[in-house]
Amino acid sequence: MHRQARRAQVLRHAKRIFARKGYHRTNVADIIARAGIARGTFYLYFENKRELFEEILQQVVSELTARVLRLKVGAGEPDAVEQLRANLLRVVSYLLAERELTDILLHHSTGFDRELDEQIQAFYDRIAALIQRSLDLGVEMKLVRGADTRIMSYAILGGIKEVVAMASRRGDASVDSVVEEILNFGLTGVARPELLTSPDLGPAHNGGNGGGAGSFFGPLLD
Amino acid sequence: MHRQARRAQVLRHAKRIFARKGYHRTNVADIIARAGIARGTFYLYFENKRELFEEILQQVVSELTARVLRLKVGAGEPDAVEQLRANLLRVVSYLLAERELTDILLHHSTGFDRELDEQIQAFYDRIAALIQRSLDLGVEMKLVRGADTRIMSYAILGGIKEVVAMASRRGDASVDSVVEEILNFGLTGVARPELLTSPDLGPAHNGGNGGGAGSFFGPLLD
Amino acid sequence: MHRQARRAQVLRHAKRIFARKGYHRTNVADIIARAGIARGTFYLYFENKRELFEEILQQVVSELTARVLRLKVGAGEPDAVEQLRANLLRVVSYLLAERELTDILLHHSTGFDRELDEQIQAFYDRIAALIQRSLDLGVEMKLVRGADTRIMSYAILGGIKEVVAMASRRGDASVDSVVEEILNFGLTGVARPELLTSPDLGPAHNGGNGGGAGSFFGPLLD
Amino acid sequence: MHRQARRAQVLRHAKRIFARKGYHRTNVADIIARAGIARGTFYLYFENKRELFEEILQQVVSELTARVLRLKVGAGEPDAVEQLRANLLRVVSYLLAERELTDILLHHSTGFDRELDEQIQAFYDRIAALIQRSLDLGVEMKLVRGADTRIMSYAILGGIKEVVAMASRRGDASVDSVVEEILNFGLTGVARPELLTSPDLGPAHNGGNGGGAGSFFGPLLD
DNA sequence: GATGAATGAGTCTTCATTCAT
DNA sequence: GATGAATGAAGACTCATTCAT
Repeated sequence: MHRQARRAQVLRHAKRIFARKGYHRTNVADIIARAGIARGTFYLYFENKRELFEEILQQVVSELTARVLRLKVGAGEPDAVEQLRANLLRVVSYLLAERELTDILLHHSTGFDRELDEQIQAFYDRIAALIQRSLDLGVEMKLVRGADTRIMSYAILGGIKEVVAMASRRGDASVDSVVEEILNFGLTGVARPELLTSPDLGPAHNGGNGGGAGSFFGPLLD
Repeated sequence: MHRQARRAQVLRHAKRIFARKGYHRTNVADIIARAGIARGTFYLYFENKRELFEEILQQVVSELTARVLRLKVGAGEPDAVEQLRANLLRVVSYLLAERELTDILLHHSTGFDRELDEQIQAFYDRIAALIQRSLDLGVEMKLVRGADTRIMSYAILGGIKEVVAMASRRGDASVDSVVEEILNFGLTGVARPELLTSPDLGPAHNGGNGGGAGSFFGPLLD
Repeated sequence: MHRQARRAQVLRHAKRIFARKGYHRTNVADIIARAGIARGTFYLYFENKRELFEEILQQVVSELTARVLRLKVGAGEPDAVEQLRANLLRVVSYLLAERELTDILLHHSTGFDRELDEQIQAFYDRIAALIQRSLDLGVEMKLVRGADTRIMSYAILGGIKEVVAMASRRGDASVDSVVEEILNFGLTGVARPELLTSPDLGPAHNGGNGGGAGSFFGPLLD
Repeated sequence: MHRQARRAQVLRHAKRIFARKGYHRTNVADIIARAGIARGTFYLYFENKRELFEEILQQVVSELTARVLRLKVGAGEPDAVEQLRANLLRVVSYLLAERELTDILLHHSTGFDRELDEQIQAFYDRIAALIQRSLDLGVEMKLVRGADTRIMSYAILGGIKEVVAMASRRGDASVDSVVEEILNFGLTGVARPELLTSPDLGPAHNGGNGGGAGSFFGPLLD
């Protein structure tokens, strides 16, 4: 078997096991048993267990990075929201399709190795930075309200991670609905939009029975 | 030294180490060295390493659970948003104050033990359920737009986790600003509120230059 | 509580546990828990676990030694068999009454400590020597056939041990029947006595149907 | 080295050490040091220390079981005593040749593990049952006196064990003499055969000078 | 290339014993 | 005398990695 084919074979089996049992509970013995190769053979193709894991992780990271495109502004470019939606769609559909990889990335991804941990963190930071850029752009375009876009971007990232993790865990939830909900939520939050700009509702009406829409959201919008 | 004092001492040191190195890279030797006790002493107070870790985790989980109160609706109750803010404030200030515990909960919290993993997941699910209840309540009160509140609740939870993790990592960011940003983001999303209800902007204007506010958010609000 | 009373209390509980679990599986923790004393108190009364065990063992050994009397020959002395029977009766009734001690002596009595093992062996050797003396006496008196009385004595000792062990294990079997069987067996073996001296049966008739009594036992009695 | 060879090598060394020091005082370190292998290698061939010991024990048990044949009755079959003698010869010569194994079986064989203890007891019970069958057969054939053959069989078993143990310990004593003595003793006991059937001696003469043959054995033969 | 036997550092855990209070 | 917290040596077992065949 040729080098790449062999590597692929081992990677394929390893993914499953890592996803199921996590990094530490997975032994080389598990992997070679599944892959049907000898102990020594494993080390012919991978420096060590950690490198194998890293490679799997790298794969997801690359895939995902490739699926997140910078928003383009300008005549002839699609609607910004469309671009966002397309990004999300690509990312979420990959994540939900490659359940095993997703699980590895979302759950078993910390505490092995300082270096590896940092790589994963760096990946997320990169994603957050992309999101932040989009937000900053939106602010410039007066589409996005002024706010701490760094915090916002992590909130968005975290929301995506958690929703995808949940969807992956439960197995239900279509990619489309997940994407739409994330998008809606990210853009508009939970409030009914009508309530957000009513001229007659504001901080002034704050007290009272606590049920007025204005007193609910008003103060948040400075 | 008396039982409770000794336990506390060991717990205190263990927290630090677990937070710094994670569960697997921390060994009993590390803990006893830090705590300045003998090997046997450790096992006098804790069944084993796992049990110690579990206890630390349980502590955070209890603390947090106690800090999240159900929203109360009715005359004489504070504004719902105020209640949300208070919850967030209690949670976030605890998390940012107890940095070590936070790190343990947010990062090193998976892949030890199926049982332990499940406990943590159950905790998050409980929190998500609380959030969802509040959202459902909001929907009923016509304050929250109709949507899949389960997904929403996980998005909110994820947002909080990620922002707190980031804030904890970076060390900057005041509790107040973190809370306000999360609250704003959760309630209103990223969009400028004015854009959300303009009567003359809607799905119809979807195509085109991709820059119009309506074409940006309109389609999301069906 | 006075020294001797305390010792006795601990010894009493320890016996039970040693009998049930053997020396190695019994911990000091078990003993003090049962005896209701503190860890340190244990070491106030016994040098260590081994010494405690040794003391228990010594107790049995002394009791048994006292119950085995030398056969006395001479006018006015009871029948030799009666003396044997009386010895056996005293020994066996003690062993079956003190089931726990018996179990310790018979089962858990080797492999701790070279020294302890040797003490036990020495005890058995002493018993065997006593038996051998009786046999030698019997030979002198022409009551016992000439043979290797050392081997004989160990055979008898072993027989007693095994039968008592079995009786102790099963719980049935009266002391009397055990004693009678041992005695009968020791003195006469298994053969029907008539067969042993019939003049017309002997080695000569050896071949044939393999069932003749002479051909069965004859050759043994040269 | 190939699997079977390595196992055999480890078993060989382990036997010696177990025999010398007993189960508990023998540790894995001893065994691997003797066998000249690394710690991990040990666990490549044996699940754990207990399993290794069990295997050694099993080996003796199997060997011995194979050496004890059921007595066959019928025309053309060898004399029953000859068959007994052959059984004993096979068993005793194995036990005295494999001194180490014998020591393990006879001395260090209790108190590890309830399960292991029970296996050993079961083995002895099996042997006792075999002996009892032979005795019952003898009774039927009117060669063996009526008696409690279960007790008898344990007495015989115990006799063999103790004599072999002694012979193994002392190192003197030929297999042949051991076998003959056991056989003689088992069949005829210690009494001079002439004394057993003299018509003029019986219970009636019980008292007296304690030296008369009849008063010695008579009462035993009811 | 492939194999799988061998390695040994690393960890956890137990438990008899000591000693300050 | 009594206590029980503290000790640490001892021992079992794991598993990633190496290397001779």
